[in-house]
Amino acid sequence: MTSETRQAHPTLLLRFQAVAEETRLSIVRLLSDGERCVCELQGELGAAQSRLSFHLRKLKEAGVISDRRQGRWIYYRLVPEALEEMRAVLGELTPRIPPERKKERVSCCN
Amino acid sequence: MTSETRQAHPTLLLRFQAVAEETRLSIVRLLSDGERCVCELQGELGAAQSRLSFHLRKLKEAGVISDRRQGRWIYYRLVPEALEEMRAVLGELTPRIPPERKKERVSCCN
DNA sequence: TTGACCCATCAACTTTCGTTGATATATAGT
DNA sequence: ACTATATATCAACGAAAGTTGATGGGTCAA
Repeated sequence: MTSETRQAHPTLLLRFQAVAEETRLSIVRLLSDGERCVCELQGELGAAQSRLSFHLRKLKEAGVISDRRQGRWIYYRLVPEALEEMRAVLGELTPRIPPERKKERVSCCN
Repeated sequence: MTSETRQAHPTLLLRFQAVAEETRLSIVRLLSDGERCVCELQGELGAAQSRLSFHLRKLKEAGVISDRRQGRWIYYRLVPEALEEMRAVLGELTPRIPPERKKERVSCCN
């Protein structure tokens, strides 16, 4: 059996959680047009370094961004596959036409 | 100017927040193959009625689901447009090719 | 109209999450 | 070796989010 209860692999939830926060969504937006180091983000977002570090970690743990070191800077960039995966899931979730329901019912469940 | 700082309209964040929770993601999954009343979800998720009501509210406030009453039951269903919107945004966010960066730098920001 | 059923709301509590300031680590230049 | 810069980590706090149990409001059938 390939799928039974359709349980989400746990990282998917992590990804949505990662993006579902204002600062982090802003970070993702900025990174969408190219990588940034932390201090650049600091300037562009007007956020404390410690705060950014916290959010970057969340995004990284969720696999939404990755980092590379270059000298004393660490550049963060988006991971396209992660975003694509989220899109794909949202696509599968989109209801397949039949949202209406039959009428006759006396009792519901228990 | 059509876009300057590219500020997300506030409901987008709400939508991501709505989906970024385990119970609610499960609800969305279930609703993806047809509407459900609360007591059905109760059975399928093994969650307390009060709890479901809470999460359904969040999803509804975010525009991810809608409800209709039929007798004593209230049926919840997905709102395809909302999911599509999230997909669209994720699509726009996907990096447009140039993730690499020049090297020469002495100081970063301040 | 009474009672059973389905659901929303509320208050109290617990847990999780984000922020802040301080400290630690790593790299580069002098 | 020392210093400055860039970033991560930690502890303490406050705020927000989720849970639970109780109550109340509709709806239907008898």
